[in-house]
Amino acid sequence: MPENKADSRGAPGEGPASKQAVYNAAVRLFARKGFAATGMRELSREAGVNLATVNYFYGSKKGLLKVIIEDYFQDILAVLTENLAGDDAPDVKLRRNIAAVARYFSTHTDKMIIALTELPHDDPDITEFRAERFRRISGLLQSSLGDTAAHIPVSVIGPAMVGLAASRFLFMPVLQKALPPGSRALAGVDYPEMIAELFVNGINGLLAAGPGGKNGGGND
Amino acid sequence: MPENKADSRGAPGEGPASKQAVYNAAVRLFARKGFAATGMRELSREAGVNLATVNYFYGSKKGLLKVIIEDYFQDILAVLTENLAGDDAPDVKLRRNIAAVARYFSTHTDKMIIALTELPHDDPDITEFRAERFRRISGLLQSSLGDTAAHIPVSVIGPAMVGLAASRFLFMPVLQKALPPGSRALAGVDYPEMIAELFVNGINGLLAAGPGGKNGGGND
DNA sequence: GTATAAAACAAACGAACGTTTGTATTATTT
DNA sequence: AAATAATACAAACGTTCGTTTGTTTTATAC
Repeated sequence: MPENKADSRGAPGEGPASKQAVYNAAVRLFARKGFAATGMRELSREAGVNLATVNYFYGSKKGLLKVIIEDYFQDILAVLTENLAGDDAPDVKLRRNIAAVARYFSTHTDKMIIALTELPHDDPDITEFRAERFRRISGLLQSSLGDTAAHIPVSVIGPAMVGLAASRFLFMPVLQKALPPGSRALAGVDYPEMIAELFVNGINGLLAAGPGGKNGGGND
Repeated sequence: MPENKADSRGAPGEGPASKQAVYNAAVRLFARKGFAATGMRELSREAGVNLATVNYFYGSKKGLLKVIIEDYFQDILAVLTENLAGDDAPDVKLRRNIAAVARYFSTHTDKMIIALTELPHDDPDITEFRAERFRRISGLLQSSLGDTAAHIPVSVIGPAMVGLAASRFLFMPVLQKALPPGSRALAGVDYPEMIAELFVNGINGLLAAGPGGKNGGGND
């Protein structure tokens, strides 16, 4: 009769194979069907483990979701930390950063979808550390983009960046169904570079138009 | 013993008060808690009607979701149709349009959140007409933005636009919790105008950089 | 080799789920 | 006034939910 293991993290590369299988199956299913619509039995079946194994490793279904979202934020924070460092000009860093975020989304689409589509999930546990992470991210942007962030709030830049980078992957199922197969629109486009260029051009345009305009500046 | 009323639309302003109450409660709850996490009993309680009333008017829980999403797409299509019409230059129309979309999101946030966060919801019924609507929207963009759309696929512009316009409202709960209350970042910013400017500047920058670049043009 | 802990499992728990049935009540029509 | 349709409701349907319990198997430590 083992004690509760709910506190152990379950990120990939840690713990026994079963634990990772549960994690991987959860990421896949939560992204495709949503957290609430995914049952524990389906999840354990997909992972090839016994039903009780899920709660044995993650304490509860909600605990599993929490681990995934925490994992996502840790990834994103690492991406931002890496790409916002250095002495380059703010717009260079911004371009590099948003491209990196978009690339991360393209390789970890499921995790991103979970973190994004479960945003309304206003469970106290999750809401709390999500806000905390957001504050750290904001601070990082604030200090790295001093010039830009002085005129456009990072609370605008941040979500805008994420929304822009994520939308294509969020819409992918719809796109694939709506467009004729083999459409040129879905291939041959370096999306990360494209939206990075778009975003930086857009921000620069805003700054040029009026740093003291009706949408006046303000660090949060 | 009445027949099934599942086919009747339930958009606001139609049918008896109870039906609208169900619709309104559903929009509110589905947006805040998600479709799958919202129970029929909670929904009927919130709407102030009997449990069986929901299925009486909408056939099933899924039917209710379908009506809401259909309603959303109809709204969006109306916004696009209105703002993409006329003989103005493509970038003028684009600016006007994205601002209008963002304004719609700010006044109908719940409907937008449902349509966006239930995107993975790959039920055949819903997936089908969602793809159909997306095709109509693509066609509208294609024919209205000839110049621009010739170099940047509308299948990129569309989702990017929506993602950019929606993100702020999607992140709003997190923002409100993460930022100190009374922060200037959440007020005094004309978000629709801001992102419209950003987006058009970004697109123009992309067009100027290289209409025949490595991200070569292509109508879908 | 025996003791201890970790991992995996089958079975069952009460609760909540979406839906259906049958019956009242209220409106509309003839 | 009688007949028909629309609306509203209580009660129950069978199913699935997330979780817990107790036991068995496998690994680690002494």
